Amino acid sequence: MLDIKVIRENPDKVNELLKRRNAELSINEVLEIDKQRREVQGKADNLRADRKNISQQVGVLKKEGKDTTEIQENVRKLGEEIKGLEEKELEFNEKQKTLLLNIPNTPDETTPVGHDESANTVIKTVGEVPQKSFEVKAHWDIGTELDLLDFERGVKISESRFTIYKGKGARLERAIINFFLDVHTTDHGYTEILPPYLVNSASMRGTGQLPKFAQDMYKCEEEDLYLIPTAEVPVTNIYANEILNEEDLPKYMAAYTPCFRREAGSAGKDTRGLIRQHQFNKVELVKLCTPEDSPEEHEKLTRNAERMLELLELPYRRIELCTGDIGFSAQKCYDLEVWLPSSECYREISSCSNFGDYQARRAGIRYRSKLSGKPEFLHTINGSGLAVGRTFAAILENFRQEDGSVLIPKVLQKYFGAEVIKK
RNA sequence: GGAGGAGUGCCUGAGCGGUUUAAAGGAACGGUCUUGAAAACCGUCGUGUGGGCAACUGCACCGUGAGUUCGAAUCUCACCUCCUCCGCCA
Repeated sequence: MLDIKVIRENPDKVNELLKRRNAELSINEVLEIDKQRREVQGKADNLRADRKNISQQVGVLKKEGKDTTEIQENVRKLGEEIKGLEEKELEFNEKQKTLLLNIPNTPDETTPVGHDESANTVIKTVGEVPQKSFEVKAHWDIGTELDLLDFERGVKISESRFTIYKGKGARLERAIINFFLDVHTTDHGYTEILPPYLVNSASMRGTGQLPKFAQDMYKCEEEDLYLIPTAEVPVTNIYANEILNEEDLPKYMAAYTPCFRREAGSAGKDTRGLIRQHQFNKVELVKLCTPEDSPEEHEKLTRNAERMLELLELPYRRIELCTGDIGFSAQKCYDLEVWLPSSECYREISSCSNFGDYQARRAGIRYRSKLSGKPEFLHTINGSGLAVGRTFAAILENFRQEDGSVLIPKVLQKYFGAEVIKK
């Protein structure tokens, strides 16, 4: 959520930044509502002050044994007037809140300006793209041949975009999860979190999934609960509506969770394989930090994610998303993309975003600033470290040998318990 | 699921219809003292939202939402959460 005070004081600046995302966006409507809202509030405040003073007088007069029926009747009428204004006040408040909740974050000044993904910039490319002398296969074929994945029966017991991992496949998935968690908690200083996989609507609003993206999520019919689309939601909201001490920052948290996404609107896209599933595993990195530290913490978090690809010896590149392509709540975002030989392209395997105070304001996550002594909204940062299913796919494709076996990356061998997967 | 009890500021905790402007203590911050620190003493100290260049000031907020009343932290109702006991259960 953007700060209404910032919008009020720098409307042109905010409008200009939002237009970098999308020319349609404007804060003019919310400014109009804000003006009306403040007007009503002023009137209501004055009347409430009157009522308070007169009611206090009633108390005094009654003690003196005087008759107050006429005054009481007048105050009762005043109360009715106040009630009318308060209804208006509430209406404007909610209208303003709704508008604000639907306005995306303003992009960071350093985010490259562009209309769509074609304007994203490649920051760096790491690792050699393997040149194979033999036939390259897609991970769904490799996984099926080696009896690691069962796509058909996954569909049978659920529906399309659900897959069963079995035997060595299930073991490899688990090995990747454990490897990621171990490195982040041991080498990178993150605290491991195992959060709930169902969260309420307030949490979804806090990180920005609601109200705009309700159709992307699975919702429980009977309760106010949603399946998490990413661990970002429960983990970021852990400190919702709290005031932390500045000494407790930064907070580094790492969480493995399954993620559930309806993928509404991606019908026909990546229908084969593990790339786009309704349920997938991910290890997510989340940081809470002061505004001063957030650019540096964002870079460090992205480096933490990149290190996973480097340790796994997977070729990748880092791109910076342009203003037209960054997520709704983000102000700056890097994507890490891993090389997938079968499709001869880089595919997203991690998305590392700095949200500034946008999520913190929505979720009410503050810290007491040493400098001002006042509670201030902190900054939130998160990124995948990494998407497990896509890592699985990348390993199968990049490490497949001519005889059809798949080598296990060195760092995973002790987790997996073998050096190679053969038929 | 059933029966009781409880939710007050950063924390503990008083207040249970009317100068409450939410007591008191702790923590925190500033100061005095000290070679330095501790202790002691003095002072500052809730959040949100308006008005004002500012000093300052209005209003709201006592789990959430409705209601009663001239007036609600205080009374009523519903809901949420936590605690105790019972039942069920991996």
